[in-house]
Amino acid sequence: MKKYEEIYTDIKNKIINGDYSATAQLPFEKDLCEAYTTSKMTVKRALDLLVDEGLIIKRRGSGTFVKDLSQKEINRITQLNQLNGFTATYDKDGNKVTSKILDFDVIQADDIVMDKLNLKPGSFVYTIYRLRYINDKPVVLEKTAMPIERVPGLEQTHLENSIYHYLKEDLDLTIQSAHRQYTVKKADEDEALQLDIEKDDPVAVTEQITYLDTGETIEYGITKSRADMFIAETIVTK
Amino acid sequence: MKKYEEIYTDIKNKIINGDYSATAQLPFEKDLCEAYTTSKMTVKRALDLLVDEGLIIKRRGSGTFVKDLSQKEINRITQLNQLNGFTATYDKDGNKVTSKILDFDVIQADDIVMDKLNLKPGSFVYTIYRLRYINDKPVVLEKTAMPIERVPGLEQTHLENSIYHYLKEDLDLTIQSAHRQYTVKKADEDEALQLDIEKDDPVAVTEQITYLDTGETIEYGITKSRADMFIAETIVTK
DNA sequence: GAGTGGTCTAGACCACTTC
DNA sequence: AAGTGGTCTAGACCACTCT
Repeated sequence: MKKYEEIYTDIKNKIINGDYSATAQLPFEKDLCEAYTTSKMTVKRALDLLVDEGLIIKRRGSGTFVKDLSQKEINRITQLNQLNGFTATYDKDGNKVTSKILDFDVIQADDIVMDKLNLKPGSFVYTIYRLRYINDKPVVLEKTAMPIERVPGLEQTHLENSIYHYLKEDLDLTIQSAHRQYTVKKADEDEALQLDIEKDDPVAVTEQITYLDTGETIEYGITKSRADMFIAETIVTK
Repeated sequence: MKKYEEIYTDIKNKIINGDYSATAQLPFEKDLCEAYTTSKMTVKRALDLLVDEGLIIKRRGSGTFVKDLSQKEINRITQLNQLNGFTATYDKDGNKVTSKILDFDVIQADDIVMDKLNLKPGSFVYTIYRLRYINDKPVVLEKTAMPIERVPGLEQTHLENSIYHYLKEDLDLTIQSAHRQYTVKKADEDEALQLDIEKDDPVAVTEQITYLDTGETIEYGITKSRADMFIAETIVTK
């Protein structure tokens, strides 16, 4: 493990365990350099990770402090795992994650998809329409478009499980980032039927563009989530 | 301006202007060091900002590339301004931002507020219940709790405008970060009445804990937004 | 004035990709 | 083998806070 990761992990654990408690002052960077026998830039980097993660704050001239976090908030932060597909997100706690494929086609990208995925006119995309279940309960209705030339050999069996798994393990593609927008709307008749809710019940709409570590777009997706199963979290730092 | 900020801004502008277009390769770090007559760490820092912002990706052994972003996506990203209060967020484009104060009290924090703000039992908090308008249209219903000892002298007049402005200009307090959760629900009767929608219409619920640059909590808020006026955005990087 | 974190350097060495 | 970005150093100097 890299040195700055070791320092980051060590201090993070001390915060979680309460060795550094809420509002406590951390040792000065100078002293951390000695303690970990390392240079200032490396300590700074480790601390900056903790700032981004929302656990500590730094004040020039004063020092570095643990934020005034409740135990619940600490737990929430340390369990935030980002940038996972649906399966990886919900598969953890022994949940049963399944899918029903409602549609699977190859079509020419329409204007919206072309724009979102930055494709050339006439480009073909897979369109995948799936209903995702957690423990046999329908939770998310998902419409996804993927450029066919970037996802060769995609088949029905991959859709029944995790597409992300196929991208990673079989095609050796790496997801680098996702740009997401959340909005809210009333369920239309189809959405209500699929998600087993009433028409006009609230649904959360997540629109997502996903990028590979090559910079290429790989996926444009719109998901409709049952209100009672939706939550999104974010930490915003100045 | 700091050197890494200059480099960051310069390259960002070149991406926005199309001098570096989608999927284009940026000059190597080595060359950027020469071009800006600076050291590697400084160039790296500037580029890492652009990675976090979602504009570029870097691959060791290969180089640095502009993401395959549509023009719309570039615009969206470059206009993302985070960590603002309601007023600053909507005041920009010449919108008229106003508030109706529905309730303003000082009470002992209940268990939830005590926990969220990490307060001691018996602590007193302001509770502020406001309806926020944009161009005279009710948009957000907001319930906020703030510890009284951290916000001395808060008065009704401050609530009618921007509390954040009072914190910053009068109390010289600086917001450092906010931890947010988004969920979705049906409007109850009161929410429907206030937001001028129907009962059971969808509303977006934003729960937020706000921290000062001292690490102290300053605000716990729950806002209910009209579905047609709600949008949240985030960029997730590996 | 003393001490904090922030910026920046010039260079060494490492991990990875590409040829 | 050559070239990329990643990590790390030892130290200089700066900006800010507190006394």
